[in-house]
Amino acid sequence: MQRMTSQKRIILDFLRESKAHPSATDVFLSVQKKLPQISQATVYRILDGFVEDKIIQSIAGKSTRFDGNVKTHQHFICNNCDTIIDIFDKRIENYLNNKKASVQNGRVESFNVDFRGQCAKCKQLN
Amino acid sequence: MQRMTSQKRIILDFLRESKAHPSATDVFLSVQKKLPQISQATVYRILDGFVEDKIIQSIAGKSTRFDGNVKTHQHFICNNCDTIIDIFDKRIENYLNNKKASVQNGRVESFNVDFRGQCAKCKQLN
DNA sequence: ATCGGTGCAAATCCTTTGCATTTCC
DNA sequence: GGAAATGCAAAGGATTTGCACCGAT
Repeated sequence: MQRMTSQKRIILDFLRESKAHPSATDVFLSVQKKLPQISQATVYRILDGFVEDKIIQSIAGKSTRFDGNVKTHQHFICNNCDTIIDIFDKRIENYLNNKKASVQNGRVESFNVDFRGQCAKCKQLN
Repeated sequence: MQRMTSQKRIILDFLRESKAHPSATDVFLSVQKKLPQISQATVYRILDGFVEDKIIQSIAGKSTRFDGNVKTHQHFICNNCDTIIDIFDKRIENYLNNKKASVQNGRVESFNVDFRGQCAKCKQLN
């Protein structure tokens, strides 16, 4: 990721504004409105580059989701509708930061916490 | 998952004995030795069923991995070689169990913690 | 005997890659 | 101008699905 392009700028803006934790296809569909000729391949390449450069983060799951907020936080993922909601819990962060020290002689670089269940909306419907 | 079959029995035995956190293909290749005619589709269906019944758990990542141990524990995932190592930290478990109570009015059913970095082997090679 | 489970092959979804063309610095 | 990034189309890999047959209860 050495050169700035309109594609990158628009994708990054979109991710920073979104709280929906979009998938690659969500990003593609949204960016397509501003850049009709953009291709999925470009979106994937840009997203991968941003993740590698730690400008955004990816959330593993059935399909990968992306988050423009790289400050440490946690996620709640709805098992029913796949909505992802941010959780900010400093104590979890502080606690796990202290755990990073040693895992079987390896080097721990990051940690990830997510909760799963039913979101408020889906809970109501059941 | 109502009927017990040799396929299910063999897959479950394999997962309970393995500490490698195998992928669906790993399971397929291993089970194929005992049941040469088994198909990938069957493996996927059985694994999905086991996860749904909470007999095993799945670990999200580039490709899904499976774990025959459903007792709460954490994972360390090597960014370099994809090895997954179990971590048993009661304090993390206890701490997060208390967090489950309320997330934005939803219902939290489970949580997941994983650490990432370089495992001992890969750390040496760099 | 029933109907859930399996095998097979095709389909689908997500993601990556090769290559010619465009665009940033 | 030259390397890096993009678009397109094709390939790849993982997972799912339709359907006929098989086998556990």
